[in-house]
Amino acid sequence: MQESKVQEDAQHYPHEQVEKKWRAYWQDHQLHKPDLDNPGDKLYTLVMFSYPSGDKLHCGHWYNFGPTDTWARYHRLQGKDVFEPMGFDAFGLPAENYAIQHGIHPHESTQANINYMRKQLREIGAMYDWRNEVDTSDPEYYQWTQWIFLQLYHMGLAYKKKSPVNWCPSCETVLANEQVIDGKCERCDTPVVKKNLEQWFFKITEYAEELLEGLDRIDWPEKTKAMQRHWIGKSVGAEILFPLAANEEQTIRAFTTRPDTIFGATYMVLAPEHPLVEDITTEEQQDLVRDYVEKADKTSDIERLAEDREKTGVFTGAYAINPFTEEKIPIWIADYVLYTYGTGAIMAVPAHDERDYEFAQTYQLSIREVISPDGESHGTDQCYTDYGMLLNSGEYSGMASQEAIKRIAEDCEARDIGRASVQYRLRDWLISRQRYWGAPIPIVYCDKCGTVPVPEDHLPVELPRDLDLRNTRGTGVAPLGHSDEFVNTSCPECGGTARREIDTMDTFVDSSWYFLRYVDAHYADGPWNPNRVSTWLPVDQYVGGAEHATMHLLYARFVIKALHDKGLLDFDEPFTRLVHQGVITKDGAKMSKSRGNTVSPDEFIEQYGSDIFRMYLMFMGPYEEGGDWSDKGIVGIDRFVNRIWRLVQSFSEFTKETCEDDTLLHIMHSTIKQVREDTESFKFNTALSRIMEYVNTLYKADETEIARENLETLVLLLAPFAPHFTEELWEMLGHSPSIFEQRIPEYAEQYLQRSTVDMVVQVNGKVRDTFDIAADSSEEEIKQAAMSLEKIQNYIDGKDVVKTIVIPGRLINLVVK
RNA sequence: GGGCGGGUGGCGGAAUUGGCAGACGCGCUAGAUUUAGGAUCUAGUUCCCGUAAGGGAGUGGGGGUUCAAGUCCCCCCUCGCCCACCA
Repeated sequence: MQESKVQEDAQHYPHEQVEKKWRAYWQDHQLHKPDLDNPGDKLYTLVMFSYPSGDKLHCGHWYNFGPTDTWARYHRLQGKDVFEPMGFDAFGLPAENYAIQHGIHPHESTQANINYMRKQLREIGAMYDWRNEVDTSDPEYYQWTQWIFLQLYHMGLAYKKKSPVNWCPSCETVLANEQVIDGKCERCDTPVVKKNLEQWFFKITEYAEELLEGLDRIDWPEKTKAMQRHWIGKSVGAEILFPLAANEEQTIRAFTTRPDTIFGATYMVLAPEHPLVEDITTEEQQDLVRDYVEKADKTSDIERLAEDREKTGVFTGAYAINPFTEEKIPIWIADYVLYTYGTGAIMAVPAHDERDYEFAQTYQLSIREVISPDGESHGTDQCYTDYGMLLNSGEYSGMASQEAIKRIAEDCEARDIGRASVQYRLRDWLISRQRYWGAPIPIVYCDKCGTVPVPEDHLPVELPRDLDLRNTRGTGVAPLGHSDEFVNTSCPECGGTARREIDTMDTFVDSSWYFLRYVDAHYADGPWNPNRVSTWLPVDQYVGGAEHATMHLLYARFVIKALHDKGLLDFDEPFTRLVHQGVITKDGAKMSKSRGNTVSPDEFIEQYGSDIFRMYLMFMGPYEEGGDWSDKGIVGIDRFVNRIWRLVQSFSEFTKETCEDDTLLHIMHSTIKQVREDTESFKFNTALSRIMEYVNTLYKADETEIARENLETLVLLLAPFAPHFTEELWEMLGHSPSIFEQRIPEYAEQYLQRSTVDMVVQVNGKVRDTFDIAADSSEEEIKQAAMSLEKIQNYIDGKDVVKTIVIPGRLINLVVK
């Protein structure tokens, strides 16, 4: 048994020993460490850094990191100075929750996890530059996260305000809009409730327009750009003032994208939270209105979001004046109007808005048609929401919608009853978190001086270490509030007693600038090394999950734009090119512990090695779509690798240095071309299949024709995919390491052309035969050759060839009658 | 409800953008090798009829444009993701 195992191993590629050998070599020779101060042709390749959870690296990590390293290595083989850093997004709730459960300090558990993950990350065999590892929970790092907060504060982009915010009762913290999914906490799925709290925000809304505009300048997936555009949600329209009938001095501001429908505004609706509600409600309606407001307040987002929910509302008893028709129109309140969007009040045009139509029907409000396709009346049995021609609209009747929109907005402005206006769906970024494991917000409250920013030279505001987090839960006070040592401080301005802000920052603040830190992760004189940042940034290629489309990827763009406006950066888009890796599923479902369908990479790496594991991930399917994991599929890659292993072993001596066989040359050069194109564009699956075809060709070729050149080309093309394996093969071929000091082969146009081509003959569009012909044959020669084929004769005999289509080098189609 | 993607053999997936559908891999079948198994090599493998030669059908369904459609156009079914009362 043991003996046969040894024999077997002699045939089989010894992955374990080879991978160990080359990882040690790379490390000893400092191989993948670019000169960061004076790079040649630089390439900054970045993957989204990972959260150091207690788990091992999972398939998702591998799928993000392995193929990206392949892409980076491919560019290394083109002579680029590739910078590929790695670090840890180490702050966050899971570490804190784990700490509470197990009584371990989050710092301890996080460091333990980082140590473990770092070891695993080395097994990938990627070109990570560990000199510049980043740990966002290290004061060395987070002092600069706090510094960035201060920059935004001084720019007026960080402010505190009291407003209804999303509160997760289970996590005991507020959440940003982006972190609420279907009314539930993104992390724990607990329904989110509204709380009126004073919180810190970043004024991302001030950058709405720039964030939209910048999308046109970056090479990102269209889908992601569309998501960001939609999230920002720009609407162009007008704000129109509606005077109250009871007191014409007082007005209600309504935003509309359809000022052309103003003559059809037969009632108004305020959001229940609207401050005017209390003022205008008449005595008779007061009880009804109060009940409704109270009920709306209690209604959770989930209920409000419920599908086909009937529209409800109540009449306030008050009336407004439509400034164009001069009619008195009733003012209602209803929760289908959102206080957080636009002005929190709408002019309702039931004839031309589905929601208003539904509401008007329920409450018997009048519906007036003011737009139709042709300007003729078609009645109000249906709601017509398209643009068209105005009717029943006074002097504007007969005008086209687009024209009327402009004119009415202008006229509003002239009459001082409104103006053209743009609204965005985007809300300011709520960055306060009532949790411990994050960067403290560097603010101090002084009775005399008020809100005072911590001076830059007092940073970092360090987290207190001696806090037992278990005693802070459920107290209604954020954890840092339980540390007197932390809270009590002196005012940086007057020196008097003061209290520190006890909230910490959203971890998305940490990750909104880490890629600046990477180029000199231990730089002491500032958040980043300015020379290196201007050399290396922006990131040339960013790779990460699509789930960050409207979170991390939006926040990072905002922070960079703000820092750019402050004159601190000479670029304003952080990621020039972006690719999302797909999701690896198991049995069609997303892998998760709760489903019990996770695949542990470790098991497969032990059996096959990391090269084979990463290659299988790449071979499974298109990188941006992911694929379904199959335990069996990986053996195909294992066989492929061993076929190459035996091939190279059997050619210790070559009869030829360079290839002389025409067919082999042609195949080799077209393989080079296709593999290069596919690897460059993240089509790893087809790149690998091209290499497999090439290997199959070599197996079938006359072995005296196989030259050293053929095998070296194979090994070089494969190198980005299987770095350890190909280093070994390169050495077996008599070269000194490292293969990554080599250049990827170039293809020569002359070998892509062939002297004869295979042509298909179709008769009436159906394939009937094929034949070989000289590549430079004329159409007439091709036609003659095709028609003289015996099989073709049978089809055209006695018939007229009415048309002939020749696609040179591909096919000829004979149309017969 | 809106926006964006998809639907191709037993399976994962390929198809110079309109030009031989099913590359490559898994699985399966047969043969070689082997004491046997495994491994390896060779051949085959969309489906239907046929021993074969050959013929027919075929990319979710239906219609269309074209010499030629997986690819373009129209209608429908279906799955996935994102946003969901955004005025």
